[in-house]
Amino acid sequence: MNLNGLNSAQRDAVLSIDGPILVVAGAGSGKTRVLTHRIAHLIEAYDIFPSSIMAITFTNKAATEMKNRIEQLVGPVTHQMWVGTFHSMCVRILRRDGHHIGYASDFVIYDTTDQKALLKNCFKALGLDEKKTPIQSFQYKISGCKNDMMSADAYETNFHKDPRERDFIKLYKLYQEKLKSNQALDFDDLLIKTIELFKAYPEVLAYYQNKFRYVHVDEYQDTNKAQYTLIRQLSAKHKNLFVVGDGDQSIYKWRGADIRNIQDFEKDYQGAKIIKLEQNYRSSQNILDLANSVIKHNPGRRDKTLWTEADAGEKIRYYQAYDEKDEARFIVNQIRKEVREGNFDQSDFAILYRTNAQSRALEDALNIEGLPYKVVGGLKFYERKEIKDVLAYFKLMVNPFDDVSFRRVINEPKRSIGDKTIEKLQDYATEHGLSLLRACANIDAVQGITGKTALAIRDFYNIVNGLAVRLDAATSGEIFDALIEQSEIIASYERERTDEADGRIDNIYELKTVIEEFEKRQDSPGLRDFLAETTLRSDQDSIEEAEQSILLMTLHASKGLEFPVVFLVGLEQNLFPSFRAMDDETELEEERRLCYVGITRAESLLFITHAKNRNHYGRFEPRMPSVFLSEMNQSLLETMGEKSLGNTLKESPSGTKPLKHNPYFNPVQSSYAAPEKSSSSDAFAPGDKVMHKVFGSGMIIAIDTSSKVLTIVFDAHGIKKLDPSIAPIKKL
DNA sequence: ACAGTCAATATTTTT
DNA sequence: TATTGACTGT
Ligand SMILES: Nc1ncnc2c1ncn2[C@@H]1O[C@H](COP(=O)(O)OP(=O)(O)OP(=O)(O)O)[C@@H](O)[C@H]1O
Repeated sequence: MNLNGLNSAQRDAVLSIDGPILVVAGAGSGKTRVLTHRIAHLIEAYDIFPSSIMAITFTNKAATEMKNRIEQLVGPVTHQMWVGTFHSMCVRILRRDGHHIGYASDFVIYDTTDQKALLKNCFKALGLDEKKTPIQSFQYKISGCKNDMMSADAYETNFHKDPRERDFIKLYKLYQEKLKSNQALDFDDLLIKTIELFKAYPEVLAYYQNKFRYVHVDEYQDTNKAQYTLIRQLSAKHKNLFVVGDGDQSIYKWRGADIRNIQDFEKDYQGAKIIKLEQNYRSSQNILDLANSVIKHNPGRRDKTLWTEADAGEKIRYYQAYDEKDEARFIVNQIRKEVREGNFDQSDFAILYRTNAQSRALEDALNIEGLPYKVVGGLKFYERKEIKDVLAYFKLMVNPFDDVSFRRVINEPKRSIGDKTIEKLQDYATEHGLSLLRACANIDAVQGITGKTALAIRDFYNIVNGLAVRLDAATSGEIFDALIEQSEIIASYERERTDEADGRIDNIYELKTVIEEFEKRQDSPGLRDFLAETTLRSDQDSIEEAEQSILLMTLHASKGLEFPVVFLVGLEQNLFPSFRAMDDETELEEERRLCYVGITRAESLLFITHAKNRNHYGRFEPRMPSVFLSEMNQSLLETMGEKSLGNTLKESPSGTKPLKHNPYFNPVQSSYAAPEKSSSSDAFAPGDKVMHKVFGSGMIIAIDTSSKVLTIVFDAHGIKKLDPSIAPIKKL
């Protein structure tokens, strides 16, 4: 294999074969490329069977891409290889071996919506009050427990003395019981149950340990405790573990990711080889410098070198918009300008934001100009109501124990079956140890359900059961058609005669196409696998390679991707960083890493924008510029829009200073909420509006505690750092 | 049982 | 803003 496409550090990594190996390096240094080459090299130079290689990626899209790249290097070898996300690997393992721990191979996966529905049933069964304790808080808590590998029993052992935990313990336990009896697993359970399986059945673990001589993990910095454990289990025998990552890009702490996994790799794995990559192949020097000027404000990180052969490149273009509409309009204009001048293609642009809600204004502006765009993420196709309904029918056919799906569709479309009827059915089912669907078979024996209602239930049962029987013989398309016809799902939407209903009908037909394509694509077609795949789809998976559109996505969704031109938008306090992170240092650090990730997605051109006002819940609110702006090296920024004076500013203060010395972060001192409060005193505070003799009006966004230098965003002259004892500034 | 209306109420990020 | 829950009348 040709290793010429690699620099010497990369080659060193690729040529490292045995033992634990960690590649740590900054963004765009070719970590993923190294991983890919290493696998190709194992096969070509060492004749390792593809079937003994496992590679874990962060998204399914990354998995597909990796397979393609490997095949480009060494031919069609990936068929027997296990390349996928943690979740899809676990599904595969549990389908095969889950029966040991009581899961048949037809188990279903619950997404967050299903999870919530199940929790709601548990709430009712336990008589808990949704108003006192929102379901969602328990949902997060259960997920948090699982990420930290705290089972319901373990939680009880630890906290049973605390009366405040009693409800939660009961709920957690019941929830797990119901998952089991429904033959369902939630996202976190896929990992947890696999670990449990391996613990309880060493011979099963041994099978996988022997099979996978070489284990690889991309984006290792965002693994959680469960994932860490799984990897440890799998690699324990051969100890050939190859992981790559970048601590500065860890952005999923809120989902249980533990940055220590990558930090402690050397300690955890005896004799680990650590390889650092320092050359960046993605971005211009200016972009790298800007990224570095931000991330260096995170304390306690090891400084990484990152250099590029590329030129300094264009300056970072900074624009302060009046509101989110103006921000969107600016972006659209810039895109049109760059395309018109022939600098870039429409597909070269990505707009990255902190929250999904921000896509709205951007979409409006793009629509006005008729520019093609694609929103990645947000409400997913498979999360739409009508799609989930159809899928719930399928789940129920595949797995008759799935009470959550049953409840979802028993009255969808309307069959005059309400809460009361379901309650009676549930009572009967519980009493006889049956699932709801099975209980329907004995509907005559159920107390209190008669006449029309009993008939409707029988009809429903016959539809689902009749189709379930045909599952093996018929194609998915045939099942689909039969379901649509018998259940009258589409017919009932047609009767509504609204645009919304028409849209839903289109989506359902679209789903049919997707299912049929899936069936063609797979060697072992099956609705079961289709259902799992749709549930485990990641946002990025919907990005097509040949996409001719401007891409819009959250910063999280942009992880691992790269674009010639990036717009990083909405750099405002309480938005980015998010308001929930404002009073917590570690959360703020994670936001800063997110900012670092966003900046480093850009190859040659980077725009940074924020708005002075923004509609939020329909309220027009004044916004304050993000603290991250004040952390950026101002000399790299070029202010767009109004005429700009030469930039004669000092370097940004170094990041070695702890954050708490920045008064902005002390909510007590922050006058953002009440800017007038401090107006009587002479002291400047963040949020104060000021007037400068030359630069005009602006707002203070940060104050350096030791030097008293102010960072001010001027309305017409960009961001400046000025010493108030020298500069002609007065408060307004 | 259900459709319609009104009010409250929430928004980070996602496999 | 847009969704969701509670309530009301049929
Ligand atoms: N030796 C090399 N020669 C030419 N191009 C390279 C080389 N190494 C990496 N690249 C290119 O640099 C870009 C970034 O590589 P890659 O995505 O593997 O980096 P990464 O470290 O995984 O980035 P991130 O941490 O941001 O996910 C890719 O376009 C890749 O093709």
